Amino acid sequence: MAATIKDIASRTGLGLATISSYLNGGNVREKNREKIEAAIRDLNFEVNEVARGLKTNRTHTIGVVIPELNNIFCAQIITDMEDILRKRGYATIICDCRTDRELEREAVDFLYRKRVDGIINMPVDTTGVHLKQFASDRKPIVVIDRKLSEIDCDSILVDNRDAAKKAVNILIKNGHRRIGMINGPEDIYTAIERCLGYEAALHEAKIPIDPALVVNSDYTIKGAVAGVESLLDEHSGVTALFAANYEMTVATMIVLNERGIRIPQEMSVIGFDNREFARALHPTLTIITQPTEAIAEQAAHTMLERLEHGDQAPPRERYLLTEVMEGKSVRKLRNAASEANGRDLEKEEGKMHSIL
Amino acid sequence: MAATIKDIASRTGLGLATISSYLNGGNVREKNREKIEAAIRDLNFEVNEVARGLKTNRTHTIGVVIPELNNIFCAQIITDMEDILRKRGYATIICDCRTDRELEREAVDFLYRKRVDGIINMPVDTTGVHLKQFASDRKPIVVIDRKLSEIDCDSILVDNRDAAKKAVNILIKNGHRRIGMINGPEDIYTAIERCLGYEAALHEAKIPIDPALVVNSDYTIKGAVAGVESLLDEHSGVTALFAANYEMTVATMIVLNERGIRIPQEMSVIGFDNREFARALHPTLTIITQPTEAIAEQAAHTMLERLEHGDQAPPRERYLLTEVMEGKSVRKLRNAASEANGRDLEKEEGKMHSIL
DNA sequence: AACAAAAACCGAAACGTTTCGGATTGGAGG
DNA sequence: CCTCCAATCCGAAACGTTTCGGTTTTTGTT
Repeated sequence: MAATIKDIASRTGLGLATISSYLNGGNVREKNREKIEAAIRDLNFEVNEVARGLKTNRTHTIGVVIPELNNIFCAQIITDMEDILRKRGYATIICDCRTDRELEREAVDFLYRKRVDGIINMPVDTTGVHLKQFASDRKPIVVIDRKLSEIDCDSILVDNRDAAKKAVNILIKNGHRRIGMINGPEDIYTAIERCLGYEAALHEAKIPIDPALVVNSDYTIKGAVAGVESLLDEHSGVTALFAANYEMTVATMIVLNERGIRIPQEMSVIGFDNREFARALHPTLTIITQPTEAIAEQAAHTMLERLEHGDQAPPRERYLLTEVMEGKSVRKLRNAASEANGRDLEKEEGKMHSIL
Repeated sequence: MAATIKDIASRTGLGLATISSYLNGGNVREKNREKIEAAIRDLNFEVNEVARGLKTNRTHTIGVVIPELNNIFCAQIITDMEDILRKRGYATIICDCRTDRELEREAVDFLYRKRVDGIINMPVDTTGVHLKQFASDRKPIVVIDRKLSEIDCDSILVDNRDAAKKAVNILIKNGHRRIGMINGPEDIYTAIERCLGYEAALHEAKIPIDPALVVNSDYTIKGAVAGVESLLDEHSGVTALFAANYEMTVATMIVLNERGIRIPQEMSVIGFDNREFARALHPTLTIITQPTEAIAEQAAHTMLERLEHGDQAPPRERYLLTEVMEGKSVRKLRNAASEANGRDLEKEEGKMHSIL
């Protein structure tokens, strides 16, 4: 049905190899180039990438395995990555593994069978066993957001320790001492780092660390709702909360909202990611934002580099920085020593509400 | 390197065709079946889908073209669709066309060259020209969310007219008469339908329609911010706003927030999609939600049906229904005739704030 | 004009499957 | 034990490319 290279060859009177060479950027006599181009136009020929893939062992396809497409951080990264890859002729196959190790393994196997040229993974598993087979084919792997202990590959990371430290420092500077943290699972790289940042900030401010103030949830709204609730129930002295990803930030707001706890009068809050969400809240939320565009760009380009220039350099780790976007969700406490419940000062700060 | 069917053949002493037949579910003598399975295990053979694809003209790959992956409605649908498709052995190639007709056309061409077996498209273009070539290969196309005028294919739609009507009816029932609508682009199917629903509700309530109260924005946060601002600037009598997708709902909240307009005392609001966002706001938002899971499920299954059972039935249109999720963002006006600015009644409703 | 070197061209084989039509086998019925 | 039919098996050809090694043509030099 569709025209093949043979049709082009016979129509132009040239050989198969010549056409192939032309298609792959080889040199062809001017006169022949014209003939070929005419034939291609006439028959509207398009090279069959599948056949080409069979010969070359390249599918021009990249597999992307992520925990949740439904997670705005992931979605944003993928959007930009896909854009870059497609412009360079690579298709992006998405696999959402629902934050499940087993599904993640299956997804990678699936991509292996599909013979993708490379895999970009924001891993759920912390070791990387699921990537072993793929790696043994010497096909490139780029890991984003989290580190893998047993796989040696490029990784694009965020300085999460610094991110958490910045957030907690803001709270400390405003006089908060009992700061709750809604964190991700204890065994996930980003959560560990963020916790370290939290602790470092407190430590530097000489504030004793109370491990009970850090709840480990699961980076989802549902899970974090339970986490926030238990934290509030068990530690009434908390004057500020720091939620360490977007979904948990939403969860924090939901719980405070449902309990009628006023921000910032009764509770100060710092969230994570999603500028628009922060702006849409009343009062606007102070958040830490991650450089999703840069992550996407770095991930896509290191993948392309490995793929197209057969880059053999040893794997690199790149760290990117977060930013603070200030809102009005942090209340300045009178003095650093005050651990009083915000309700005490309610009246004088109450006007903020109507002014806004 | 990797084992091929030939290796299996020679190792078992069977013929190529027999192995192939076994792999494709054909009958094989018990004794041979065991031999083959042993060989496959030993060599850990995996069929080369690329080679198979060359012969069969099927890639077991579905292309998905959407306006914005970064749009929660899209992301949610894709998550579920990808899940279903992958379970059936189909890979999903995502193409985000950034709500740009030209990029959409390029994306479809790209997928055509990649020889995907089918395309699922939430189209930007309203005619469907971009799909003509693909359609002429008699490969299945499923359109979601929007209708195409010149392509005859399955479509999974939402009853948008009903959705808007339900929203506006709630406002009317609460005594609102001057209701602003933040709508999508005038030439997009969903926006047209939602506008019709808006008008129908007003019409049935015998409320005169003021076309100036409907602003056509572009379904993005940024665009809608401008839209909401102009609406507020030019029509101070508006007592309620209805935002017709999630991004524009966020935009509405941002503007009201920045202007210090209180909800629902000074402005009632009904939004769209994203239950969690609605719950996280204070007060909680009343929204219309679309059945993203059902859309995904229907889209994936009709695609699979066409693909695997060579379904020749004429294209079907399916309509799904939306739901209302009630929040506290709609204020009950004293009487239906009152078009007074909410500020008048501020004091008596003010307490809601502190009670909550 | 002759020659060498460089550039362009070429067909056949190969990539790993499926499929076609025919050959072989096993087992039931006589 | 023979016959026959269905079930199973088989090799070769084909899918549309790329690549290898060798041949032809062009170009530049003298």
